[in-house]
Amino acid sequence: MRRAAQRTGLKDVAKAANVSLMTVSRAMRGVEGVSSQKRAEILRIAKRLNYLPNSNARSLVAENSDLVGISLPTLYNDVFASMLAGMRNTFENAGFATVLDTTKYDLHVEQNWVKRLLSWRPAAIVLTGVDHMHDLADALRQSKVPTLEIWDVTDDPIDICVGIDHRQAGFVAGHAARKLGYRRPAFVGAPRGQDTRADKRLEGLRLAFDGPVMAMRVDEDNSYLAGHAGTLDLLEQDPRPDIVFYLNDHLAFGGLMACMASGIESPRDIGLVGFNALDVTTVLPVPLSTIRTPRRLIGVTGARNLLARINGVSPDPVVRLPVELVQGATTRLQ
Amino acid sequence: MRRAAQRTGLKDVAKAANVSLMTVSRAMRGVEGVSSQKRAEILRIAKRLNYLPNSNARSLVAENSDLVGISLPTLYNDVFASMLAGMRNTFENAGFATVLDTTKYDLHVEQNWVKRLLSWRPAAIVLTGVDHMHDLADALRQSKVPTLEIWDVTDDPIDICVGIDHRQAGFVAGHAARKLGYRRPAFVGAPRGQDTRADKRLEGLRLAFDGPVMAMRVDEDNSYLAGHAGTLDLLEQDPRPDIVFYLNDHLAFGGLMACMASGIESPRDIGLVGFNALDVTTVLPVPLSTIRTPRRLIGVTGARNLLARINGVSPDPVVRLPVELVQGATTRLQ
DNA sequence: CTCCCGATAGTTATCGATAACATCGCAGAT
DNA sequence: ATCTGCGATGTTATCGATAACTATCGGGAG
Repeated sequence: MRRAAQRTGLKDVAKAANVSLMTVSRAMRGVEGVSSQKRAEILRIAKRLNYLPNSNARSLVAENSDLVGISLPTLYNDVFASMLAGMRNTFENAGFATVLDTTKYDLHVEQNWVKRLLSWRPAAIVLTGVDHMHDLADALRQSKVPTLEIWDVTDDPIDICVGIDHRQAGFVAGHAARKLGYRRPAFVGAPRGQDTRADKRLEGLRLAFDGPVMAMRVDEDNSYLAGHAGTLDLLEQDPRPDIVFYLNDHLAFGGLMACMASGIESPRDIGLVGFNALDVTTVLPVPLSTIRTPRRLIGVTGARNLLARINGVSPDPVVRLPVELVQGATTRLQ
Repeated sequence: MRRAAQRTGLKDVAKAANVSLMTVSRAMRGVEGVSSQKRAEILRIAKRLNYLPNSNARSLVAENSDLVGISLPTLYNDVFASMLAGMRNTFENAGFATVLDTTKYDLHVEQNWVKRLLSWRPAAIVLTGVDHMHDLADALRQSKVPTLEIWDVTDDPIDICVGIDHRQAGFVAGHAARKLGYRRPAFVGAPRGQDTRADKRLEGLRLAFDGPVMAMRVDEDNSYLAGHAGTLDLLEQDPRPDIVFYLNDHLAFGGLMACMASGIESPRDIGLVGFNALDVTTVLPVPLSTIRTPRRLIGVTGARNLLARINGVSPDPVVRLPVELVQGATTRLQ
């Protein structure tokens, strides 16, 4: 024999209420078929006995759950926190619980997590970006679990996607800068391949300037320091770049501080452009230029579309949201 | 009849491998009792059939899972991201999966989440802080699920706790400032009750100064703006405070910007003290004073102790980690 | 007065995996 | 040669809940 049951289950409540197990099940779920008087009594007894449903059993027979898995590269970045908040809010309101993973930009980690998550038969899965391990897309398609890719877009999503076109975002920023007269662009970001979205933006920049963009790849956990150090290196180049684009606003802020410390004034001597329009840019002495990304909207839209997908409706498989260039102080005298 | 089975289960693999279901189960788990040759073949077949284990079934019979639930107030704060990273890392290495929740400092949200999580029979639960809904502690104790409280400490934890003494942290900062000659302290933080840790730190400050500390309560999503606005208000007070303590470094940074914009120099005219020693403080033109909190260590220590607890060992139920005052530029002439 | 029907409640089979127990075959001990 | 022991497998019961089907009761229609 197995050890005796410890926790109170439907059976115990049924015994205490002197009804059948099935009646309790119906009462707990608020399903038709129980007189309201009996239901009230059962609920009372269940509460008294501290009954806790067992979701494992429920999901086993139902072959699904109310879990939505969300994979993000990192939480050390308000961008992902915003998207997450938007999504979670939408999912929770629809009665779904979210399970989070962070991959640290490692696609192997992502793949392992997806495999593990699938064993829980989730209602849906959200991945960040559109670049994944080789066979992940197939595995997901085959599992039939609705899948959403966010933040980046592609014409060939695993299932559905909602995000921005990073290449275009880079182009937009570069184009505007070029029109303002900037000619020697530089970029400070993460090592190649670590953040494919950043690589795409850089590509867009190169396209806009129709030529090379000096790229400093900084590998450093502290984003502020990374931007600081990368910028100091750039300032020593000859000729010195006249505008620097950053992976994100944290790096740009570090860059701004580096410039200030070096006696180089922005925007007089150099243009600085961040990415994401984070909160920090609202209080700076020199307003940074940056690109406003609709991160919360991405989260909410993505979640909504995914919910529709879960319910059998087919939303637009590719949603491309617009970005907006926020001109800070890069306006140049020419 | 129910609908026919769709997904491949142990049964299907067993049939394909021409062995019993139980042998497949053993092979998949790497349990003794299968010849290594047969195991290899079974694994090969399972892979070919795209077999996905069903964790619901496993957890149902095992009456437990490898899930650890973690509840944090918010992710818009590197502090929690750091603790989370430390914990997750430790748990993942031990073979546990983590499920995350954010409560937005709302204890009702926390309680609902815990209830829901318990229905999944998690291996353990982590809560932030030691203040919870009235009956949550009882429910958790009764559920027998190992529970860890982090970030704050109490002499009477639900189960075990690892954190810092926020009252003492406030006291330490206040005491040091007082010794440096500061006499008119002020505090800029969240509305009372929204963050009980902050309230405790303020209490410690009052104790250190042995008198009132002017408190600005700012309610604003953007922490930088909040610190900015709160500081501007303070600067108009008469007499003007000579030192301002902030809820965290984000607010302090906003405050620093407000001072700079108002032509008030720190540390000449005013002392500014943040909290947490976040990355942003490493690149500022005027180094901020702040209090270094061992957030990653809290996460790792907490996770380790919780793992011990899961394995039946009884770790120290209350671990109080030390904080460190980082002197920036508050050193005053006097 | 009988029959039929809807509301309420109970019975049985089932989900997918694992623990416990039963079997089988072969090698080394007696 | 028979027994014993152990590795390798198979068989059965079980976890807790739900779907589908069955049973029971009371009232209105014919």
